[in-house]
Amino acid sequence: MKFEAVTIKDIAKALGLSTSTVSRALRDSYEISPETKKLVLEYAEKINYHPNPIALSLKERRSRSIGVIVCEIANSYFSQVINGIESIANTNGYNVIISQSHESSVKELVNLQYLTSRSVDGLIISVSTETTDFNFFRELHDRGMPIVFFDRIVDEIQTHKVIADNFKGAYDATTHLINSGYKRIATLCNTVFLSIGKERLAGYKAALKDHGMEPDDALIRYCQHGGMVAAEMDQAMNELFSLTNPPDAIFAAADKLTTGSLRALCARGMSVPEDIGLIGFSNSELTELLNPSLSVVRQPAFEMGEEATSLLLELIESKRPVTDFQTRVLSTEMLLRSSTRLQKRSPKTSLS
Amino acid sequence: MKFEAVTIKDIAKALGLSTSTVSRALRDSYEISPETKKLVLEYAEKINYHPNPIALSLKERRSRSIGVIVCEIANSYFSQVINGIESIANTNGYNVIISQSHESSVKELVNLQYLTSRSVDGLIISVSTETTDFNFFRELHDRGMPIVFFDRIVDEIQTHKVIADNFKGAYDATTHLINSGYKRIATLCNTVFLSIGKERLAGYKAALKDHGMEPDDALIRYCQHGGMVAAEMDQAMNELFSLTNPPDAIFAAADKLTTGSLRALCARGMSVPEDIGLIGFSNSELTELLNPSLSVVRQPAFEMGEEATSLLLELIESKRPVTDFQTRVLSTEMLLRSSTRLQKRSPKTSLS
DNA sequence: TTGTATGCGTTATCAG
DNA sequence: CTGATAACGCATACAA
Repeated sequence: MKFEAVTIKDIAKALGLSTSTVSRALRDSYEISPETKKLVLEYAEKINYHPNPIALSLKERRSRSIGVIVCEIANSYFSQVINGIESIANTNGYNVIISQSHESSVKELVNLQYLTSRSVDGLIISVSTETTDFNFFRELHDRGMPIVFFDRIVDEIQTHKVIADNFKGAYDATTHLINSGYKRIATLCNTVFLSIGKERLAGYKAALKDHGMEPDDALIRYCQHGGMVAAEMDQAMNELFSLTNPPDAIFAAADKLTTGSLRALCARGMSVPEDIGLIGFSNSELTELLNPSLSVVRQPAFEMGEEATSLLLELIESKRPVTDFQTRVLSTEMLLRSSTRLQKRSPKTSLS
Repeated sequence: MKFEAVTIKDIAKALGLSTSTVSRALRDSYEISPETKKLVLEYAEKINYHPNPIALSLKERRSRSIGVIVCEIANSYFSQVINGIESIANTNGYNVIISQSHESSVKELVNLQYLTSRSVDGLIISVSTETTDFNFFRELHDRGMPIVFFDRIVDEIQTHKVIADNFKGAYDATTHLINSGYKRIATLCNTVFLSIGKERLAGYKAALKDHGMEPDDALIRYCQHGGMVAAEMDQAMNELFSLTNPPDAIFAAADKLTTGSLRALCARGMSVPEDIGLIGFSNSELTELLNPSLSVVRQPAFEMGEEATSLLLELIESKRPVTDFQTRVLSTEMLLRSSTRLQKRSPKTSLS
C-alpha cells in the first residue's frame, strides 16, 4: 500500500468535468462560472487536494526551493542564519534544502552538484575554509544559477554578498578592551586567506593604532584550524604566556576561537576576567550561559540569513539579467555583560 | 539568461539517436550495443549531463528525498542526529530535507503538510513538546507514508522507533554520583508527558533504591520549559537550596537542563564539583570545552540518525506492507571527565 | 539492437 | 464558459 495523493484527475472524474476545467477553477480563472468554481473548490477541500509540487516543478521549470551550503549546522551562527533564511523563504513559498560541507571542499562540490542538477532555483553559500578553487562556483554563476554568498564570500565572483561589518566589530571589541584598561592585547585569528580573517585583523590593528598602541606581531596568533583543534589553541596560549611581556587580554576573532580560548584558559586554571581579559566573536548562547561575565561581539546572524534570501529571491524572480550586484554589510553588536567588572578595572601599571 | 540543464533530447539530437536509446544507454541496458553505449556515455560526460531529478520523481512517483522534522537544528543532539541521517541517506541516493518545529505544534503541522504533499518518500520525526494531537501523524501513517520516530516518540502509533536507553543512562548517571560519595541527589527533569521524561525519572529512582536511598519528592524538580527559560531554572535551584536538607549533587535529565543547571549554578557563584556534584545528559561539545570536570551522559546521536534512516529506507523500499515494527534502543555513553576529582571525594558526613 | 508511443500531474493553447 | 491536446524530462512496453 503506497502513499497516494489526490490529483486533478480524481476531481475531474468525480465531478464529470475535464482536467483543464478543474485546473482553472482551482486557480480561480475568470473564465469559469461561479457555480463550477464553487463545486470544484468544495470537493477539492473535502478530499484534501494539494497540487503535486513535483509536477508543477517540471512544468514551470523551477522547483521553488533554494539550496543552502554551510560548513556545519551545529554551529550556532549558521543555525541562526538558517533560521533567517527559512523565515523569508517560507513566507515566499520556497522550500529550503540545507547541506553541510563539514569544511571539506570535496563534500562541498558533491553537494553543489546534487543541488544544482536542476533541483534548486538558487543557492546561498558560505564557502568551506578548505576551498581554494572557485571554478565550479564561477561556472554555475556564468550559466545563470542565482547565487548569494554570505559570511565567507568569494571575492572573485560578481554576485550579491552579505557580510557582517567585521572590521568595525573587531575594532569595537578591541577598543572595549583598551577602554577597560588593558595594555597588552593579543588576538587569535583565522587564516587571512578568507576575507573575514583579513578584515577582523585589520580592525584589531586599527583600534590599537587609534589609541596610541603599536600592534605587536608577537601578540598575533593565527589558528589554522580555527579553534576546531584543541592542541593548536593550547599551543597558541602557551606561546603567548611564555613571552617576556605576556598579554593581559585577548581578542578572539571568531566563534570557535572564542569558545576555544575559554577552554584553553580554563585548562590553564585561568578565569575571565579575573586573570585575563577576553572578548570575542560569538553567537553561541552557551558562552553567555556559562560565562555571564564574558562580553562578546555578536553577528546579526538571523538578519544576515533574511537579507541573503531576499537578495536571492530578487535574482531568481527577476526577468532580465542583473548587473548591479550588491554587497550588504550588516552591523555587529557588542554584548557587554557584567561590564562593571571589566570597566572598574584600573589601568594596569605592573605590566606596562 | 536562465539556468538551463542538458537533457536526453540534446544528446539524442546531437548523436542522431532516439531519446529512448540514449536513456537505455545511460542506464547501461543490456539491449544496447557497446559502441552506442560508449558513444552516448562519452558525450554525456563531455557536456556534463545529469538526469533531471524532478522528471524522475514525476515518473517514478517517488522523490528520493526524506523529510526530517526536529524542534531545533541549533541543538547539538539534533544536529548530530541529522549528520547520521545524512550519512545513510546520501550513500543510498536520498536527499534530506530538514525542517524545524521550534517546539510549536502549529509549525510542525505546516511543515508536515508541506513535506507530504507528495514531495518526500518518508519522514523521520522527533515530535515537538507542545504536540498532544497525533491525528495527523496517524492519518499520514494510515495512508501509507513511511514514518520513523526517534527520541520523542509517539507511543500510540505503530511504526519503527529509535530511542536511547534513557532508563539505563539515568540509572548509570545517578549511580555514578552515588559511587562518588554523594548522599542527597536531586534531579531536574522534563515533563513526564514525554516518554523520555518518564524513563529517565524512573532510572534515577531505581538507582537510588538499588543503593538503599529513598527517592525524595522534594529533590525532584520538573522544568516545564526544559531549561529554555532561565527564570524557571533559577527558581528550581532556589527551591532546592532553600530546603533544610539541601542536595549535594544534581542529575540533569536533558541537554538543555544540563547547560541550564551550569548557568544557574554559576549565577549563584557555585562551582562544579567543588560546591556541588553535577551530571547530566548532554551532547554539546561546549559543556566539555567549558567545564572539563563535568561528567555527562551522551546519547549516541549520530548512530540514532543512522539507525532511523536505515529503518526508514527499509520501509520505503519494501514492496509489501510492513507489520513487525521495531523499537531500537541504543545505549547511552558515560563520559567521565577528571573523574578523580569526583571519585576521590570522601563520603560526606556533614550532610547525611 | 534501435525507434515509437505513452504516461507521471499540471497548465497553456487552441478549439468549440 | 468548457473540453481536448500538447508539453515539461524521463523510462518503458511495445513495435520494428
